[in-house]
Amino acid sequence: MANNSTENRPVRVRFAPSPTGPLHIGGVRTALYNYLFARQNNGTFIFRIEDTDSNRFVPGAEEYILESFRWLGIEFDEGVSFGGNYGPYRQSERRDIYKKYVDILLEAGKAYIAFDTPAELEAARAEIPNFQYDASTRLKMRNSLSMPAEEVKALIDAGNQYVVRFLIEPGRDVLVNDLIRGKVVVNSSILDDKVLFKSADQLPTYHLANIVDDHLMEVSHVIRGEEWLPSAPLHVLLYEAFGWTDTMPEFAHLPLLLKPEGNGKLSKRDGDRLGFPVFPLEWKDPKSGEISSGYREKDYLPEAVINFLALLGWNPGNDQEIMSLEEMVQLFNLEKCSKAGARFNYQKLVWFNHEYIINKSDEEIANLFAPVLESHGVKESHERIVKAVSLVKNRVNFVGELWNQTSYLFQAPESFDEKSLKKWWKDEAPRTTAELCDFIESEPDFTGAVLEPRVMEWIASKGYGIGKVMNALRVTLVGAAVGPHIFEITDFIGKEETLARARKAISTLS
RNA sequence: GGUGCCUUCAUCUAACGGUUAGGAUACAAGAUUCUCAAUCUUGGCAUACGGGUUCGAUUCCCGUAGGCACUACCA
Repeated sequence: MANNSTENRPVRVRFAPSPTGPLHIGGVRTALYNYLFARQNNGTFIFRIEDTDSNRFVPGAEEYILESFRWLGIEFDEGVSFGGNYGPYRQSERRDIYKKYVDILLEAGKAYIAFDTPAELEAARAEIPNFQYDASTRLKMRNSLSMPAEEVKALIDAGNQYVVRFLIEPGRDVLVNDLIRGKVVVNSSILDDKVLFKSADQLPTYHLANIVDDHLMEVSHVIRGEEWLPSAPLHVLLYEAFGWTDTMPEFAHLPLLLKPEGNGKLSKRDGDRLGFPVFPLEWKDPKSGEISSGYREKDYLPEAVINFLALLGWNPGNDQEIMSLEEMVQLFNLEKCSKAGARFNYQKLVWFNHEYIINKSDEEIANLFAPVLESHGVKESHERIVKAVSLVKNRVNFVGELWNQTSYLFQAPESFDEKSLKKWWKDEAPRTTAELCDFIESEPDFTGAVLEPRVMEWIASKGYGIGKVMNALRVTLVGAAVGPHIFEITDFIGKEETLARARKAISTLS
């Protein structure tokens, strides 16, 4: 590590969303990496709410975010709804704290008061080509640097709104030491005098609140999305201005999640356009009523989502892909994070889901499947469901698909697939199936293992084709030429049902 | 436009100066089977381009091109 003073500090990391809507899947990955890093280092994972923009507050968003992490199995140690000794953890409840630090900067001459209205700023931007509020322009604007102190005081006393801006000295190379990208140097001249505080709502902006909170909460590592890299030099300068350089956190800027196709980062709209969710849980916008789909409701397993996400921008350095959260905690390494953005290819997520279904026990899958069966009006014993799951589990990508694969095990087919009929229910099929039924009825032992060789013998003795006979029977039992081994099916539904279905089909289909 | 970051198969990625450039997904073919899947085997597919440095560059440096992000009294 480059910064000696932070080397032996307890690891404290945070995930700090603003409650402006549902939790984006990219945010989930950022949180996941923070979580893995915290656990690996016996650190603390903090949940902070950054609600300094009162205009963008969306009711229900905070609870949605919490619920998402509960579903995903990512646990926090400290923060909003978890408690801790560094609270409050909701920024809107920390007004007084920020005010105090803004005043410190003001008194030290490292920040100043500005009265320019949004409209005036807009005008300036329209007028001057590359307008930026900085050393080159600030003296031409209306602020405490360009105006006499009495006038400033008079304006404030008269109730004029103002903002506090950070005074950036130009011409300095600012170093950001990024754990993933290495040293990034930016000249302070290209930075603008960022607004730190708004008098209107007495709240800070992100930058000030973020630095003050990270410092006060003793955050050791800031692991966040790449979109923050351009403002990282500003943050470094803020730590300097406060004299907190010694305890400044380490930075790691993660690559972004990109659209599966085309250009740009993954956005809310892409999901439902391309047929996959971009949110962990379904979300209904309280204002518009618009519904965005979620992974939970779309039948994805949280473990699969986590596993897939973990590998988007990180890899353990070997060929292992299927990993539990515990294994990821062991293997995670910020230095093995990639720098380039990762396309969000949900095809692979489907594969992960398939793998997780296969790797889970039949019992576990049966428990997940039971409610689906119930919704179709099927009441079965746990043992029967487990057995049904074991027959078809490895052929589905989603638990919900089990219904299509097993419905015929629980109820006789109501219709018959045209293609299957055309291929297998022709010529001699009705007659040979009837003969087969008679033969099966006469057999003393219906158990698949016993019955199968007997049936094979019978088919051979008759000189029939195995494929023709077996598939004709399959169609009568299943309704289509699909499904597991036929004697597994007959075993499951029993002798009586087998014969009833076959004979009914013979009469209705001829 | 300005600034920063980035660039290996279609996609996620491995190879931290020396490999026939590896794995996975997807795709294709074959095997298996009473069917459909699953599974197994096989196959095609990449170092953006141009210069250096070096005995040797995917790897280091420079340039070009392209991509992405930021550029709010949003986070």
